[in-house]
Amino acid sequence: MALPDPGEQARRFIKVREAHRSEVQQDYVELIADLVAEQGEARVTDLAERFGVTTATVANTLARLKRDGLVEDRPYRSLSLTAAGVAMADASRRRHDIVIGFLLRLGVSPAVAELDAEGLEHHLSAETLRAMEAFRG
Amino acid sequence: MALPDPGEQARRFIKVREAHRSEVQQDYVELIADLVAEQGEARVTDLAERFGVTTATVANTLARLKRDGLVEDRPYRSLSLTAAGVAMADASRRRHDIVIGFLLRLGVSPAVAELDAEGLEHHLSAETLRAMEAFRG
DNA sequence: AAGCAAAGTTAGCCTTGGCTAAATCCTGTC
DNA sequence: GACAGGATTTAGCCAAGGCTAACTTTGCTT
Ligand SMILES: [Mn+2]
Ligand SMILES: [Mn+2]
Ligand SMILES: [Mn+2]
Ligand SMILES: [Mn+2]
Repeated sequence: MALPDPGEQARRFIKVREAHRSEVQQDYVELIADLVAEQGEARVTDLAERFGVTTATVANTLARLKRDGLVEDRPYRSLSLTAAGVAMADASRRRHDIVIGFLLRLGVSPAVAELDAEGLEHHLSAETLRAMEAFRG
Repeated sequence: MALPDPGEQARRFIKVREAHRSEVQQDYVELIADLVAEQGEARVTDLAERFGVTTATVANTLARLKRDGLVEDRPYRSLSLTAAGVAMADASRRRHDIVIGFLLRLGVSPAVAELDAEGLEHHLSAETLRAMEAFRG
């Protein structure tokens, strides 16, 4: 149970903090894309309800997504993604589905698979994601 | 590809946010316990080096751990855990080891297993953890 | 025993991502 | 075409978790 090299260990924690910085954006664009696909539009109230936060919080977060070029800036209009936002949404959705499928094949119940995937998905290297895809019950 | 029930979806995101609130504390007590076990003491500089942050950040975080009764409050002295801190460290270490073992059996390389486990471990339900323990290559 | 370097703390700042309350915009109904 | 109510934004607050710079304490070395 020897301790890891300090620099190596630091790189791991730095990676986790980096993942946390991008995960809100990933979940937002993914949900906006899903809502547009399923309902034709994505409204601030939908996001607030589905994230479990207030509409004020959604507005704050959307300001950052607009600042970062992921969401179109059209005040009071239905939300839509930029090309960069669509690309991020597609990648997030694909990764999300890989994780869900893997957990189900591992024998986890659907409800728990959906629950854990929402956090898990942001902390997977490409290598681990490939291993999850390759895994068959 | 139907959208989940709004309340259900909100509960998932709320769970992720809850996990994020406790994960820094879990990683701190785990590392303090590891350092004490391996080196006889845990110093602020060790934590800063291994987390990849400044000693000022460590001092801030430790103030919260002391406030929450996980770390002994003895300014300028080597760090030690309270009973609650030791309990949290043991649980965190055990869970961390389960995740590492699982990723290795899944075929992930040791370096990537260690990397991904550091973030992953905070987003696993008891059921998923059991499935990971039960999984054999 | 003094002094200096390292360790630790404190002060003050920032961003993210929460909140409530208040203002503003939009829309359907009459 | 007014206007009420719903949707959205804005203002102002907070805690967590980062940072740098300055200060204090400790402990080693001579
Ligand atoms: Mn997610
Ligand atoms: Mn997702
Ligand atoms: Mn961790
Ligand atoms: Mn996380």
